[in-house]
Amino acid sequence: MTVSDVIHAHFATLTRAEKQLAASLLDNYPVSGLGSITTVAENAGVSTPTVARMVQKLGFRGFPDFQARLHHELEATLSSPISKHDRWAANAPGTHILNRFADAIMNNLRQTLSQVETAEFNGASALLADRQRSIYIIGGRITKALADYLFTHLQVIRPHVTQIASNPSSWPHYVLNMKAGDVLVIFDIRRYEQEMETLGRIARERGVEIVLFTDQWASPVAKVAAKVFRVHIEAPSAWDSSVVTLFIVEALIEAVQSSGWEETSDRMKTLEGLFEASRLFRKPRPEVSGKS
Amino acid sequence: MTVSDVIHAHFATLTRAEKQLAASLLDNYPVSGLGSITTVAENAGVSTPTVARMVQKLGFRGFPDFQARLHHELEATLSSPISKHDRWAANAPGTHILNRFADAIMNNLRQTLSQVETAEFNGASALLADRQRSIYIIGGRITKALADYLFTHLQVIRPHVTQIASNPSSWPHYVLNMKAGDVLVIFDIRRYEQEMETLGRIARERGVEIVLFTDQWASPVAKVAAKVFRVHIEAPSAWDSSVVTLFIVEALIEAVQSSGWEETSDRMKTLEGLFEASRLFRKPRPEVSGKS
DNA sequence: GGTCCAATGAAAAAATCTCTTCAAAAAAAC
DNA sequence: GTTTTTTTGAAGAGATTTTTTCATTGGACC
Repeated sequence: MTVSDVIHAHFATLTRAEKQLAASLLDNYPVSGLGSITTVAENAGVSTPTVARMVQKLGFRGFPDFQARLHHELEATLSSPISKHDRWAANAPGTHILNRFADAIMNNLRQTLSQVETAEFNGASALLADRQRSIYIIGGRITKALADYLFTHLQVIRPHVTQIASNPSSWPHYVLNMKAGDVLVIFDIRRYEQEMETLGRIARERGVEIVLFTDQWASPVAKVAAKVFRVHIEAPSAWDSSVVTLFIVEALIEAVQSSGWEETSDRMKTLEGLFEASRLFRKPRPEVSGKS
Repeated sequence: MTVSDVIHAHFATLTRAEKQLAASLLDNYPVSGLGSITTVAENAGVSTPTVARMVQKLGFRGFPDFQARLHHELEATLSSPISKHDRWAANAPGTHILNRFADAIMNNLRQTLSQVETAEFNGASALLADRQRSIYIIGGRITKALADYLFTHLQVIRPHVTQIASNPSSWPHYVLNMKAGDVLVIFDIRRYEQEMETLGRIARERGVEIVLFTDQWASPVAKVAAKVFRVHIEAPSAWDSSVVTLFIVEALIEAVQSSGWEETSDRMKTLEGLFEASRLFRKPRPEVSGKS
């Protein structure tokens, strides 16, 4: 049982300052636990007694004992012939799904980023940041969650953001409102949905700028899109991975956000206020009753 | 220049006892240098003054300085294979948001994986794979998209999967249907929503097993959860990152899927058929008309 | 063999670290 | 809102570690 295991096992029973310390120890484990008790305490932002107390609570005879255990672990880790650094989840076998997935994601991320044009990214970010343009967002069956995520954030950052319902029969109503210069963000990953292409074409005809998130094989919508992100989505799974797509989405959100921070900041404060107000409307303790 | 390099560089000028000490340090480097000066001296079979003298001879300000250098090296070694990727998007400047984000995500991934218990992961996967148990999934304002993603996939993989609407007033209806042994997946990332804790507690009281996705500071729901994933969510942004959470979700989906591949495969084929059939019901070319 | 000098470790001094006590602050319970 | 309990860090006592001092050893050179 490693020190890390011990910390995890006791985590629930730790107090606030101790949790803070535990987090600091696990963060950059095990190096963060190597200095003197004073250093460890300072790094974690707690007092030395907290450190002394916690290691005893964890079952060690004292800080020196705790540290000796760390040294032994480190020795074991470092001296193993093929040192375990190439493993992600150190405590899982190399073939565990977590490690295989991590490898795949790393590859996807590296390949995607080596191909993405900074200009493309900046251009897309500028389109989404432009308050003159209305934004429409749509995703497919699987990518709906990503569209939803982008929508939830953009909605806070700026006005005039609309999420398009997945049901194609409702689309004409949205297209009706789009004007030239508006932006349509489409998520279309393989098993390309044919209606997407139609939607993209028609929007383009009306002068709408299209930002497309797709996979490396590129959805047919790419033909009419102003900005295209070709994301690598392979995973050791029957399903494609959306992790890297979400990565790009988040980076884009940040780019849009920072381009108009003043305004966004105001909007977020107002939103806080609204949340607060809506809380006041509720009953003090909203019981979720389980009685049958 | 590493400590090891320094020792080698000075090796010729060392005295007998110092050579003995140097050999001891290089043997099983760098762990042998981690203990107190007393321990190091004992292991090498020399006196403590020899150690103190030599490290000064090597150019360090004293034994603590020497040891601090070792710690830094260790830190770099332990994290390097993964994070030393200095630039992700080769064609973007190192400070471009894409590169800064990539660094942050890699850190999150590394730290999260080093902390996630394989047993915890396998346990959660087993819970979700058990066809005897019904699955309920709920997310907060931001994490709704993740809950949605998990739901969309699990729904294909197995029966009895329900997504809980975000409106707390509808929750009692869901709880009413939960029976002991059922599984409730909760996404609760900071700005923990208080109602989540209530929901978790009540579900737990009814014997429901809770799987929680939260951040490194742990939502209060953790107290009643059977399995907890504490994901690192830091990003160079005003928002938290959900990328690593999605990563875990996808790995979990794959784990659940592969545990019952036979059945899932059948279900997916049936689903294909249903998609096909539903297409036939529609008009041949569903025009998305833009006429106003 | 004798002298000298660098090298070494015992021992003490100085510095630092670890742990305990205790009072204040925070949280929880009432 | 008050009381009780728990948590927390400042301060200091005690232990340990690091450094320095210094006497001894062992080898080099005459």
